[in-house]
Amino acid sequence: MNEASGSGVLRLLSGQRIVDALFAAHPQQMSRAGIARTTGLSKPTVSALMSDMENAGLVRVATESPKLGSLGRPAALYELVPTVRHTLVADVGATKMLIGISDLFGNLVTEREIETGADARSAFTRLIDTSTEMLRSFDSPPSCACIGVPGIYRRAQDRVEQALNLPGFDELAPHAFLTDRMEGRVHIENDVNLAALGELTQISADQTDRDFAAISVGTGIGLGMVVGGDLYRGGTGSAGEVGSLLLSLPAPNAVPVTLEDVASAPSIRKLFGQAIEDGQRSNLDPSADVPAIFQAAKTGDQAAQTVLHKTAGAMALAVSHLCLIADPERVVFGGGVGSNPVFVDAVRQHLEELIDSPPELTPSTLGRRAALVGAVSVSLRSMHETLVPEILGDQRR
Amino acid sequence: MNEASGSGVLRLLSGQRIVDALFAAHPQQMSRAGIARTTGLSKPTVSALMSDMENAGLVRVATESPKLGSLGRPAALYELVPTVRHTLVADVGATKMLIGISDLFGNLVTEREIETGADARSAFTRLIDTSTEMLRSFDSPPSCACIGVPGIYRRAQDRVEQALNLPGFDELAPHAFLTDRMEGRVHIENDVNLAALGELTQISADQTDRDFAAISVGTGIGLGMVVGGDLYRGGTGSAGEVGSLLLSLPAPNAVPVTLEDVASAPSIRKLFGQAIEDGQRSNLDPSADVPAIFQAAKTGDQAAQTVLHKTAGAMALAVSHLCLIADPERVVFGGGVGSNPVFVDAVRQHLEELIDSPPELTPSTLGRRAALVGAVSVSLRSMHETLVPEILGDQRR
DNA sequence: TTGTTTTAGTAAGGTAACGTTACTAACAAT
DNA sequence: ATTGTTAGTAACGTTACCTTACTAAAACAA
Repeated sequence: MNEASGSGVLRLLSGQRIVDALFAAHPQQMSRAGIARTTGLSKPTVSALMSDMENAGLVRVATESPKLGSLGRPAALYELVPTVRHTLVADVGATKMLIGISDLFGNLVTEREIETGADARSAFTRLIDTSTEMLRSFDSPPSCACIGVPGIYRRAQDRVEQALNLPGFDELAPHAFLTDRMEGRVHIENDVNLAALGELTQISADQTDRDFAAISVGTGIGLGMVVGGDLYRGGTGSAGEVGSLLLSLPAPNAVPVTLEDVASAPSIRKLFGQAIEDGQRSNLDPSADVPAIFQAAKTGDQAAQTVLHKTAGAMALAVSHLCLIADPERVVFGGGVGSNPVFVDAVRQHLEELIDSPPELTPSTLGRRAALVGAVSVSLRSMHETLVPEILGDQRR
Repeated sequence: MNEASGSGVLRLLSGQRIVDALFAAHPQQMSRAGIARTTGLSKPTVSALMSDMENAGLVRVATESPKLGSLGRPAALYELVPTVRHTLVADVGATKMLIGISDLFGNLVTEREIETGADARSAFTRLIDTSTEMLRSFDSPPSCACIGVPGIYRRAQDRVEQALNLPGFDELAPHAFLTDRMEGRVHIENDVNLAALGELTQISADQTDRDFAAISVGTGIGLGMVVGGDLYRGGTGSAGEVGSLLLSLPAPNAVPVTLEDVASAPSIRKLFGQAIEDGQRSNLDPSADVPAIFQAAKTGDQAAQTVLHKTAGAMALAVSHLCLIADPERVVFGGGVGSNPVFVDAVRQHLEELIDSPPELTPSTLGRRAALVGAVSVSLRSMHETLVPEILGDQRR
């Protein structure tokens, strides 16, 4: 009845150490003797476990000719088989949706972009349809899935809130919807949170920056935080709703001014139109788009400079709050507005006047794929947790 | 050469499970059969480990008469021995210093309050002197120590910064200083952080509120955050420096107004004096202290109400930022100003106008001892990590 | 060519720590 | 006194580890 502790635990621990070592060494291969050295396990133990893992298909002998030139018997070099597991990842945006399939190492072996559709339900239906088609060439179901959604995800209620750009989330329980229609564990996560995780893996593969924030500035403004290498979601899952940040205490009966009212893409264009109406000089059309406005600001356009000053100032104030409260080591700006270096430079300039020793501010390098990369990161972690028990546990039945 | 994995690990894991069960059951005692049931270990395993632990002095048979009235053979009830380990805790304040010694369960068996002294070095010297005296009645050195300091502690440099109320920290490496003069691991931590942890253990002994903030408002303003049950320190250790939070974007060449300029105890008194100078009605002396001002505000004093409105409004703005960024489930206010219910009520009122679904705001119940209680919590965790290996590891030599 | 050195891997044996089974111990209820 | 129930122990077998001692396969030197 028991068999809890003694029988398999130690074996799983040892197996995990071997797999960890192999992941750490990747893409280098390792001999069993080498694994024994780095893990501290004995050679016979390693050999026994490796043989089981090889039978289970998790590892294989590298076909490459064992590297010559070194002394002693040449080693049989082992490597993890990238295709033993795969995961489904997706980023559901307001108009487009990115879907990908990742292998054991997080490489996206397939990727597709489709229209989101009119509402949340149609988006998730299309997601299932397209992904099942994409998964047809694999002979096993995905180990897990991670889906980014454009709103706050409340785990407890399984609902997405404040997805202003994509209607229909009120009547959809995304986790239940997907779990009913596919195999494997399902993770739902806010897209900005995933983008933060994506940028983190981009910046430091070994994740040395462990306290880290990513601000996405586009139609709306969102903030994702990584704390100690893990996503931070807050008490109710709504951490990072930085778009609603008040720029100052509103006067009684006055309409409060939020960050989004000054620094989102639509607000920037509106401010630019107003600046020209107010008589400021400009060579641009009053309905110019944000990249054009920022470019003009760089080359001395008065109206554009006024707008950039206002926008970047407000964002710098918000970042100063973020720094004093959460003290991230680095802030990455993403989204249509945020990834613009002109914008980031302006924010940095303002921030330096507001606080001492500001963190590094950098524009995103991943662009639209940041959330997808973050989703891969979540999937990979989820996979790592179950991989060894699945491989070695089945061995014992 | 190896002996890493196989020999002791499983034994330690099992021992840890037993000890965890005993801690969870405390103050109830447990029979070996009961431990076997809750841990999933077999009865012989539990018996063997318990016998070792009893020899090591960690557990003992409760002297109480085994509870009668139940069926079957009466159990020998075991309990943890509270005195096997003890820890030193202290909260170094600007003028006073609290020192305590805690047992295995976090009960403070001794507690003393002494003067801090002129500077940091004298404070730490007194801390060592007094604590060694207090520890004389114990026959073993403390397992670890946790010391709260009134400033930002930078782990990497082993320095305390911004301890404005206690000079002399520039030339003191507190961790090295203490490690040189006492046995056991030493933890240095910001006092507001510890207060947050203290309030958390107060509110929920089982720590169900895992995302949690404590704001201390007194001479200065500080913020401590607990994320997922753990202290959050930020990238460089300076998270929570909320006193420097700007209330609005400063105009060019204007002096920026920070939260501390409006909501700290000295600022409140200054604002009150100014309000009277400006001709506002008041029954109070212009140099009244903060409790008097708040009390007067409650009973309709005009000048006092103006000040409270301004102070609480600024604090509410800061809390709104905190909520949008970090989304804590609860915020506890401590310190001379913060623990005043009049203040907390006023902040809550303002906050409800600023954001939807604000978190619970409550005044601190621990008062000045919050940081000490938090220090106990840190010590206990540190002790838990090493307890079982120490007890069972020695057995094998 | 032949031995020596070096490293990889395997076989055999011993040990730690677990669980299972089967027992005894001690009490309450009948 | 007998029966039932629960606590605890003894004996045994199993798992999975490490250690030691071996063989395998190559480079290198004589």
